[in-house]
Amino acid sequence: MNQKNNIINKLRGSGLRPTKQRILIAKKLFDKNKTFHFTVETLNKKINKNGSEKISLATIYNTVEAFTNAGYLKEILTSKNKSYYDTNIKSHHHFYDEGTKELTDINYNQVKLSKVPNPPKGKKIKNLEVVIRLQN
Amino acid sequence: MNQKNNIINKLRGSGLRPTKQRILIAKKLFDKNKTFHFTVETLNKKINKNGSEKISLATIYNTVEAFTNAGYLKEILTSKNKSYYDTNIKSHHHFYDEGTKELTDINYNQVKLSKVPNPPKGKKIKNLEVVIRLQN
DNA sequence: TATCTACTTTATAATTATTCTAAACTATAA
DNA sequence: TTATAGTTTAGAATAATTATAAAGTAGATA
Repeated sequence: MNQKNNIINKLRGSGLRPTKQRILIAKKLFDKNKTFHFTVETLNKKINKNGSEKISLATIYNTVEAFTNAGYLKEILTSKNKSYYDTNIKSHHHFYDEGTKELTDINYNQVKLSKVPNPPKGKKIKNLEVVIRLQN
Repeated sequence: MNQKNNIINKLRGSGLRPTKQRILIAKKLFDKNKTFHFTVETLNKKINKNGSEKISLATIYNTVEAFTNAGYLKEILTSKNKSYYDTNIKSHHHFYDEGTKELTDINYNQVKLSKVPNPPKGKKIKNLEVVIRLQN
């Protein structure tokens, strides 16, 4: 019950009404000890597999967008024509395996930059992501 | 004429028949002194604007894919659901402006990494790309 | 040079991912 | 308790890409 209240507070804190659907989706996304990557397609399967509860695909799209805007999720940079999301919102880096097309996390402190360019004037650096492309 | 022969040789060297369409597309992409980013949509407009020559959209898709596989183009990592390509195939880095959603190149030697993780066993590092996200 | 064949182009249909629409539903403020 | 603004939903619409299959062509070979 405590985790449910945590979710409700989290949602309220971002001006999102804690609806049944948002709470259920938040549970699937944030009640793990591990962060993970997903697409709307895989999230939809995870939620709607056991015939009991049904959340419409449009709601899943809406919710993922709302959670991303609220900063609960991060969109991943890829070269695919489909959106990938990461429940790990901390700055971190990725390996991208060109063979298997898999993306795995690299801990932030495993990469260090010793030189970084100045941002264009009027802009600030928000964060810095390194993608290491792998081949066999 | 020489640049046309260069293109023809380049194509032949990758086992691609130098068809009229491929040569024309290659000219639009590689006969500049500057590299640039594009999508199939923008490339299609550039090619088919002046009513004279027409290349079908399917051919543009096929050709961009063939050129990418041949290593003449590089797909850009983004968080959009559309493919972006770069005529700059050298390892380099990008600024990504979250406001304007624009992607601009950073010269390779403007970024230096002092620590990089070991690749998973059986894999080699092919290259390393840094994306610097900007905000106002 | 003529002919054959595998590769290529093309228009169009099909598919996939996402967004839009508008009606029904619901959290919450008054 | 009620009003209302926010939310969900099924289904339609759109956008990007891929598939299909017929017509065209580059290049090898006779």
